[in-house]
Amino acid sequence: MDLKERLNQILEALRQRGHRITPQRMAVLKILAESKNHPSVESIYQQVRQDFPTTSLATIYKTVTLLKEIGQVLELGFADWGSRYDGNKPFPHPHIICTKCGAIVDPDYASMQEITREMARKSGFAISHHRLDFFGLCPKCQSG
Amino acid sequence: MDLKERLNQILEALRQRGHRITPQRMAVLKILAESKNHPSVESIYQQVRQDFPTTSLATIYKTVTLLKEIGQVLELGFADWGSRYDGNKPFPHPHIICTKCGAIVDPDYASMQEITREMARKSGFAISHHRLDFFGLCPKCQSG
DNA sequence: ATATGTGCAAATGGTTTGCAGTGAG
DNA sequence: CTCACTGCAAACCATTTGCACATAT
Repeated sequence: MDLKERLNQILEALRQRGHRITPQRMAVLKILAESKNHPSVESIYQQVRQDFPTTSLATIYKTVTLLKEIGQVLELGFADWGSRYDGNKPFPHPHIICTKCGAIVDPDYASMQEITREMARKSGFAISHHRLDFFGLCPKCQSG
Repeated sequence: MDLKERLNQILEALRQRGHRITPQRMAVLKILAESKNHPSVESIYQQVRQDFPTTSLATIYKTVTLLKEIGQVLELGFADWGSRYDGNKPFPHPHIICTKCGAIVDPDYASMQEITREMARKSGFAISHHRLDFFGLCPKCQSG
C-alpha cells in the first residue's frame, strides 16, 4: 500500500475519534505507516528523537497503544525479543523472522483464508484473526 | 502422545545433560508433560504448591527456562497475556486461542510442512520453525 | 562428597501511570 | 479556551539473579 495513503488512513481514524495530531505523534505515525522493518518501540523512539530530541519513551508507548486499540497497528509479541509493530499492514498476515539479525519480512501468501475456514470448521471456534510466523535465517545471515 | 512416555522423554533429556530430578522439578515436569491446557508459569506454580507448599516461583521459572533451552517445552509468548507453555508437543504446531477465556487448544492439522517449504522457497530464508495461532471465541464462550 | 537445585529477597527491565505543564483544535 | 498530549519521574510487574542452604546423585 502507498505510504501516503496509509498514513492518511491512520490520520483519519484518529481524527474520527477526536484524537489530536501532534508533531511527535505524526513522527510516530509516519514510521509505522511504512514500517517495512516492523520496528520495536525502542527503534521508533530512536528515530523520532532525531527530529524531536525531547520526546519521551512514554509518548511512543502511549501512541502505539492507542493505535493498537483502534486497530491501526498490528503487534507481534515475542517472548524473547519483546514486541514489534506493523502499521503498514495492520491486519493478520504471515511473517518470516530471522532468528539471527531479527529482520522481519512479509512474504506474499494468499491462502490463509482457506486455512482459517478449515480451522474454524474443525475446532468449532469463531475465528476472528490469526498469526503465522516462520523463523529461520534470512539470506544475508545464512552466509554470515 | 502418551503422558508417561512423554514424561520419560523429558526425564531422559535432563539426565543426559546431568540435571537432577528433584520432587519439585518432577511436579513441574508432570504438569508440562500433559499440559493440554498450555499453562502459564503462575498456573504451574499454583498446581505445584498443592503438593510442595514451599516451592518458589523462581524455581518454576528456572525449570521452565531449562526445559526451553533443551527444547523440551514450547513457549507461546503473547504481548498481552504473558507466556504459555506446551511440554506435551514441544515442537511447532498450530494453536487456537480463545480471546475471551484464554483457552488454548491444539487443532489437528498436517499440511504445515508444505506451507513451510513454499515459504522457504519464496523468501530465501532457511526456515527452522514456525508458529501459527488462530484467535477467536471457543464454542463455550460463543454462547456466553 | 560435590556441585546442582531450592527458596528467599533483591535487582532488573520493559511497560504503564500520575501529574503538572503544554499546545492542538 | 479546553481538553487531549507531552515529558518527567515514580510505580508496576513479570522475570531474573545472587547467595546461603539443602539434597540428588
